Amino acid sequence: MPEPQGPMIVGEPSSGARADDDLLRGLNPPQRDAVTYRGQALLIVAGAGSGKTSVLTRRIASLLRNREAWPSQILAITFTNKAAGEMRERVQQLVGDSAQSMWISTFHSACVRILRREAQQFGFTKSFTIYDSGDSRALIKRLVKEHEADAFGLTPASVQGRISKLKNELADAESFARQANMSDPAERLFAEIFADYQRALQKANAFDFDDLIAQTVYLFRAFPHVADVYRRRFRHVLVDEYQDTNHAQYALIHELTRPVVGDAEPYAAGGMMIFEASEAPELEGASLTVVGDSDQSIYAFRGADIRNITEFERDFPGAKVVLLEQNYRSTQNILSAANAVIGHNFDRKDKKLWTDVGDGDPIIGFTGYSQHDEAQFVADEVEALRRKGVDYAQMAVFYRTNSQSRALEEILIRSAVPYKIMGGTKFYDRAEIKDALAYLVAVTNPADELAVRRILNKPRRGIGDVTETTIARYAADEGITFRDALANASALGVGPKIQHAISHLDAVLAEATEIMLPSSGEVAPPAAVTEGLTLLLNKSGYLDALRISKDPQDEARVENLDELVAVTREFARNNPEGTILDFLTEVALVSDADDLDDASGSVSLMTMHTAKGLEYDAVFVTGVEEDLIPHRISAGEPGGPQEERRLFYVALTRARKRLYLSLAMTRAQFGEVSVAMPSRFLQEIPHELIDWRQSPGDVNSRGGSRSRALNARRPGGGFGGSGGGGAGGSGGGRYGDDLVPLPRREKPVGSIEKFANRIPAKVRDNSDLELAPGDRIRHDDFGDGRVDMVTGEGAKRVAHVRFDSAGAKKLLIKIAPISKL
DNA sequence: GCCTACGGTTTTTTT
DNA sequence: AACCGTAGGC
Repeated sequence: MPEPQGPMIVGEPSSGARADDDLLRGLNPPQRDAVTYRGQALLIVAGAGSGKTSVLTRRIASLLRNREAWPSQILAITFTNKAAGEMRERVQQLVGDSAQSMWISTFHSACVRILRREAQQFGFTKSFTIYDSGDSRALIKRLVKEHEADAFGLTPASVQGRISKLKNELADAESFARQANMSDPAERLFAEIFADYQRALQKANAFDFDDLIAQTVYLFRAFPHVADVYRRRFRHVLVDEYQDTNHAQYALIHELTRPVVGDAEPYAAGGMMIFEASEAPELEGASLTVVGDSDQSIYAFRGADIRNITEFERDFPGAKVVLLEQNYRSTQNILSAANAVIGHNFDRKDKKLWTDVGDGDPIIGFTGYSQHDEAQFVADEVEALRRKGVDYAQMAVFYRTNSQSRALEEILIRSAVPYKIMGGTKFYDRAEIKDALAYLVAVTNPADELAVRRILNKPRRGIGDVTETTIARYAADEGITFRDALANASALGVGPKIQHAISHLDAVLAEATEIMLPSSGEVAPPAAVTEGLTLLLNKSGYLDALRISKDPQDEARVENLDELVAVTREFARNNPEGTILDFLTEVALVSDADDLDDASGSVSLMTMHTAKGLEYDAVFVTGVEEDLIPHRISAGEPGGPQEERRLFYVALTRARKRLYLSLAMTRAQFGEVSVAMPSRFLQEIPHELIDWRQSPGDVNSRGGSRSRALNARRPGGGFGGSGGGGAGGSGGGRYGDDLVPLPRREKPVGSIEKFANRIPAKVRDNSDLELAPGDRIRHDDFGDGRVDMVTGEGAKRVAHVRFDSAGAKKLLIKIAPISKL
């Protein structure tokens, strides 16, 4: 990491309270301020790459070293588990093992921890399930159907989105119903579904992602004595990526940093708590440190409120603000491009990143004819960098939408480039994994009807819709849970075969329960999760069904389940005290993107959103096209284009040394090929910063129908590795009307640079340049040469030039970087 | 109840 | 191109 790193102090701060001098070493003045300031509220405005993690970890270390805080009094919140893990590790390097007792976690994990402890205060049990968005969608889908709401234009997706938004604003079904226009049937229906959804969650003893935050806030507000426990405990609250907090998260922070007013009698049953204004607080609020950068706010779509950071000073009067503008990550070229792009957002505090490491390499641009062509460019450059000694792990490829990864993967596989997709289709999203987890949930949280229904007929047991409904009705009539109804199969009035199937499932679940949650009350051994899961998968017949199946994919499913079993073993090893609940919590909240370490040796592929907070020596930003970045859907939304620009800015600023921007002229979407336009953001970058290997102009000027020439040379399955080859080698001349041909991309043998063709996109305009055969010209890259002839008309005039050293080339006069001598 | 075929729909980003 | 839901045959 290029961040300033003082000498590491490893191990215990053995010699008692120590000055924090060593923590400040290598920091610039504002960074020092940020570490040493002591007060109620501190806002660190940290531009990309300005060393904020260093500052945050040293600030924590300094609090501990100076004995201003115990580890247990510190709560540090990040957005991803990965960021949390990284922070913990770095704090540990500074202060040693005492880092273990700090809460360094995401909003969601911290809330789960609190909720598991306090759930019984308000009608949940500690075994509650966490519904991911797929689970909640399944539930909402059922409700939408029940209410026949699709007739009013309510789709599961729109309902889910709205509910999520409302929860992020701390609105519940009741408060929504109060202010909604109930004369509109669609609104009324939505309000009913919202209320039903919430009831269903409560009944299932489950929280969705948004509830984890919102319900914690409710808990604190409804039970001040509970909140006080945490207020007393956490004396220093630090929040990273503050610009991406939503209202609920903001409220949570507020609740946590409130002064402790007094020893209100606990469990004041129904009584009002009255706090007299004159009464001095028993304990002042915890100190709050937030770190953020409004230019990197990219989560407005899920409720992040940029005002949380822009109005921090108003929210916390007397707050100190520290500005970090010096960048320790990227070269000046990269920063200049990023500054130029973000500068197009009006309505922002001007802030310019700078560095003293020098300009560095130019940004490389490339326009492919198709997404595969573009991908091939990426693969070739990756290999070229590798040969120059750059590790695969130090390269990353970004894209706007997950669907773009397909073409990249195809080509990378073909080119034998090792890669890893970060946070793509998640392991835990696979159907068989979700089934297995549903089995576990059915055991730990029998109230979770959704989970029990999910496994009811997996594997096939002959239990269909009709039987499922019968069970549900029986449960409702008897006033028991769906799960308990399974124990009375004989009372359901179904056929003997089905009866037997249900009883068998019930028995298997009961047996697993005995293993993982022994009725004797003793604590289950660490291996219980593994043992229980294995039992469930085997005795339920789930694995057998997959093994017998003829579907070739089912083999892979068995392997995935084996891996899940391995995960439980690993979990038991790492968490000797870990229970089945801890395991389920972890898999619900930990995403694949979090395990960064085993990306070693591979190129990382990820969306631009996932890229936030990461950095790489070389970064490829792909699909820099209109309708992709900025994405078409965001164009119409207020603030959409600006958020997209910030997203692009985030992508650019991930690069340390080399930045590649690429796009494709055509892109297959919906199975159809459509023509793509260069992104407007491309033109916001000063053109002298980009060195185009192949510019949009090059590709455009060939006239529509020839663009498959390149692909035609690349047969689908079978070019051997024999590389190089083919037509590409010797430049100019042989390509009919084609302009400077693309170099062969499969296995570049020689220097790619010799094919370089710098034509800035849409910036240069040589329309007025008159050239005639015999004229001497100078080209930015190819040097001097003589014009052989000029063909074409108007904007499409092409000069055929014989360069003194670079050979024959065809150049589109309008945009070629040439001048007459 | 299960399987297959067909047609409509789809792709924004994530804890 | 891939996924989902429905319809119709078994």
